[in-house]
Amino acid sequence: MATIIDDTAGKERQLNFLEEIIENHIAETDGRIQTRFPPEPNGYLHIGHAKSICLNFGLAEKYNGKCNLRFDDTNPVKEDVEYVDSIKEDIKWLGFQWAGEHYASDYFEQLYLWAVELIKKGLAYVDDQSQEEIRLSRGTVTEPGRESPWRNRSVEENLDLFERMRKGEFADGEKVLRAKIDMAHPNMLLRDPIMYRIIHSEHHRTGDKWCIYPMYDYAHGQSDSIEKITHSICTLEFDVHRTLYDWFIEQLGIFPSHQYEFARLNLTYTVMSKRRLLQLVENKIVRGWDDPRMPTISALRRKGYTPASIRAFADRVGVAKRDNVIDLSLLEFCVREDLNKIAERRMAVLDPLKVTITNYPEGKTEMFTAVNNPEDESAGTRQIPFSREIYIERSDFMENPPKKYYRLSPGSEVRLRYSYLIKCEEAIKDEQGNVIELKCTYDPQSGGGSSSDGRRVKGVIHWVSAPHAQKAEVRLYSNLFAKENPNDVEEGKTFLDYLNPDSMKIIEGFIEPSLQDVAPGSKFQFERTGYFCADPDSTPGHMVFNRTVSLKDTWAKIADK
RNA sequence: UGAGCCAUGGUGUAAUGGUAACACUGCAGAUUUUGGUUCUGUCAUUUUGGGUUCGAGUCCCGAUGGCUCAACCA
Repeated sequence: MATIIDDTAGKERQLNFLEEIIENHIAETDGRIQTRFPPEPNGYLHIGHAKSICLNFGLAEKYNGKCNLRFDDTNPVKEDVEYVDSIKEDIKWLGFQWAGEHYASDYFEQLYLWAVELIKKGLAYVDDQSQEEIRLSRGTVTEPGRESPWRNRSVEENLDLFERMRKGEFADGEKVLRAKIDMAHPNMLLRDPIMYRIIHSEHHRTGDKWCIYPMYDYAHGQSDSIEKITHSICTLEFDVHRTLYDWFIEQLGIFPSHQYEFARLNLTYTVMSKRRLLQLVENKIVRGWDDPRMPTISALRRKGYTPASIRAFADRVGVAKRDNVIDLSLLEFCVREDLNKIAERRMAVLDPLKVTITNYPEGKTEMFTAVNNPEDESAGTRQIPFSREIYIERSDFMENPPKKYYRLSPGSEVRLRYSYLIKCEEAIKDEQGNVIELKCTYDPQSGGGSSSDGRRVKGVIHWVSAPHAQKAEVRLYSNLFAKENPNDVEEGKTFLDYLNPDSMKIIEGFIEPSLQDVAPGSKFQFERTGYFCADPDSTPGHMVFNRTVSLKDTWAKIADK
């Protein structure tokens, strides 16, 4: 029977396949567990990386092991410290701390020495063929490749040439170092894979010390081995690399790290490939890597997602080996679940309609007490001002309401949240027939609590006092793509053809006074509307809020029918 | 079409030869000064054909379907 364990939610759960592998490993060895998260510093981390981070750090944590952060920086032309910094920031924000901070570039000398060793064993050779020639002679998935004319150079010559490659005697592309394996191998990766190529380019950490750089396949496994990684966890597409990974380690006789693969995360209405995300940024389709419509960690942070919500999401999607596309609604569920518990409630009117309460004294202001968070008594209460003129949501009034509409309509009565019962007496229209203002009366006996005669109304709406309201910019986001799977591109189209033209709507709304000048990153529930997060674009006196996610809206569904 | 990986409700994940379950979504209802939250109920699942077995989602064989691999990217 499988072991039952506790997950972060404290609920019982069966082991996933990686946990089973690890528990078997623990049973058969000294039980030391060491994982690593190995990003290439060539872009920003996204929600898919978050899954990998939660797995690697989470597994280490659970089994009293350690998890390293290792930058796979073997290609100087693509990498930059800017990315190193953002990656570190994102991991810390998610709440994880790495045991060691390493760089593949730290191992360049050792990797070089090992390459010399392989040359001496007759397992590597310098190839003078051009990139084109090498490509052509590799064969195809159904035909074997051809051996290079340089494949059988002497060990001495290979040693000499490789040393001169390092010294910079050759131009980019002139020579490569290849492993001598099998040009007819059914796995293309083993047809004499390239170990080193010449790149005369400044590296963000080693500067111009090196002009030969190891390829991923030659660097990754050995880096794992150097760090004594016990479980090298990566995504499915590296499955075919595992044989090579093992080959180098075995030929070198070094610490045997092992690679295990899981299915990467895909989300509906989302693209996740670095190439496509870069295109969105470069074509200015979004405002940057942290545009809240992006799936990057920095974008989710800016949009108002919490680390806890992302970790809960990673927990819930599970881990397995089959391709998957997760419903975006699960991510949204996770953030609502967390924010519902922690976000204080406020009132904000996003699409204002003015209401004048005709029997309320002009110039009078009174304060009502509002609960900050009904889910958390310790959040306390606050005072909100009420006056003769208020704003309500345009969608909270209908002249000819359908059945089951229990908001405001001519003659109907609703409660203003935390305040009075009001009754709609008249709708004022402009020349085009648009309702521009409502004249209402209030029941003076109904303030805050229930009405004097005990009557109850079904409708409760939010509002802000007009003279006290502050204007704020509110950015309403929806899916960046209109197609459920924008990665599934039809003939003659590109993924950009599936963009949702209304993915961002910027509006001016009115916020209650307590929302003025809150710190960027502050999270609130605007009652009956959604969760919102103050954006760093806010300036004194001019708040900007991002909608993290809307509240579930059962009425919208009914009204749609 | 060579090699490898994978196949369970709409979407994910579990069931480790013995009653196919959990979450999200959908739907219905109760509670509610948020049409939120919470609670209750409910629809819906083993790709296919053989075989082994008292018994198969699970093991074996064959189909079918999906994904990955022919960068001097990672």
